[in-house]
Amino acid sequence: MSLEFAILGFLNYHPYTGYDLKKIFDSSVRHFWPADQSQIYRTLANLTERSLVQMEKVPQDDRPDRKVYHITDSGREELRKWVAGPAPLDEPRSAPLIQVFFSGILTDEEILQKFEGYAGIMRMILERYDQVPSQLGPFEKEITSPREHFFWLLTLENGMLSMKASLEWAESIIQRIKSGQVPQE
Amino acid sequence: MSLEFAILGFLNYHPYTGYDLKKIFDSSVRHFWPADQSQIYRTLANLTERSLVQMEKVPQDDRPDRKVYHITDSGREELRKWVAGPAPLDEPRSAPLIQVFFSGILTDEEILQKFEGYAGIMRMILERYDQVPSQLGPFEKEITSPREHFFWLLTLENGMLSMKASLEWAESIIQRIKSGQVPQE
DNA sequence: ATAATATATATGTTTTATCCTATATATGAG
DNA sequence: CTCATATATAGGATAAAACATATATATTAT
Repeated sequence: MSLEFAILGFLNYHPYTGYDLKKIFDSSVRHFWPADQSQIYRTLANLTERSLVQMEKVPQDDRPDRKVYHITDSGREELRKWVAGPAPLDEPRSAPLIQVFFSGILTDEEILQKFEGYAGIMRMILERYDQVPSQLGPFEKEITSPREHFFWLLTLENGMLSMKASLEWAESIIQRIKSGQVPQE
Repeated sequence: MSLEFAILGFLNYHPYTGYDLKKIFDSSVRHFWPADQSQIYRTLANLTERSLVQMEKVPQDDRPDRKVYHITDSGREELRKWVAGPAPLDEPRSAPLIQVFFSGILTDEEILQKFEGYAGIMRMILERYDQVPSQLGPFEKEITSPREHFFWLLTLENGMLSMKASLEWAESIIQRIKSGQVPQE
């Protein structure tokens, strides 16, 4: 599981609660690893069982007690081993590409609209990428040293470049449809 | 579920067995939607229950009876609705990017090796993309009309272009590491 | 006043996907 | 003669992820 290593990675920066982690995930790695709240809490419980993190209860009067999780030495070791280890292989899943694959059953007009839809979504995502580094989320406020920040930017860069490539792809297809280069049957 | 629409899409070309479908998946959409054998059989059972496909038993003497699945009218309708419908949003998950995100804990030398590893894998994948259209798999032998073939090529193109973008990204990072542009702490 | 949002955790259920194994037989390679 | 590969289906076990809901309180906005 990669989620558990992502959690260990963040706890290696600083101790956090599950609630903190959810916000941090959303403002930093969401673009390549979305995480569900319930999944984070369950993974924290699991990491605690395996002594890779330790829970510290911080009582509060007004709200539920905070459970602050600290990474342990063995947790740090596991994290290091995983990050330094071989690249986990990606099994990519893209539902939009399934639509593309079977869109031969649509009319060329429908296909054109479809790709214009894709291109629109991609342009929106690209715009959001441009804004990200300027809007300081919880992630930037709390944890990043220049070195950590640098690697975060690398992941943003990767997302942006891949998205740009896909947008150009969609645009070239729009051109091909308009100039009648799609085989009919 | 996108898998069920992919199956409907193939059965819309031609009736197939679960076994056929597994081979077809592996030789056509694997690069953006890998499918497990057991999952295909279970999904076929589920589609049958919902009357989107119909099973035809073809007895064989020597081997287990073939169960050939045919798409029904309502199955065709569902497929059309889904393919014509709005783009399903992609929630991308990339374990390698988690490694990148946290690789600040490694030495620059280790990071360099890591990215050279990534680049190597990507170059391999790109080479495979180049070979695909020439090696006729079960997919090309059995089902594609020029129109269907065209959309298949589009998905390959997308994979190739995204991979190329990521490779260039990795190579630019290698250069940055070599020229000491990675912040130290 | 009331509703929404933020803080904080937890669990039950379902879906999706992976892994492994079992059943049967035929063919071809070493 | 054995072992791998191909044909064909199926199900148990587990892991991963998504979806929904519950508890409790404080603050802010309408």
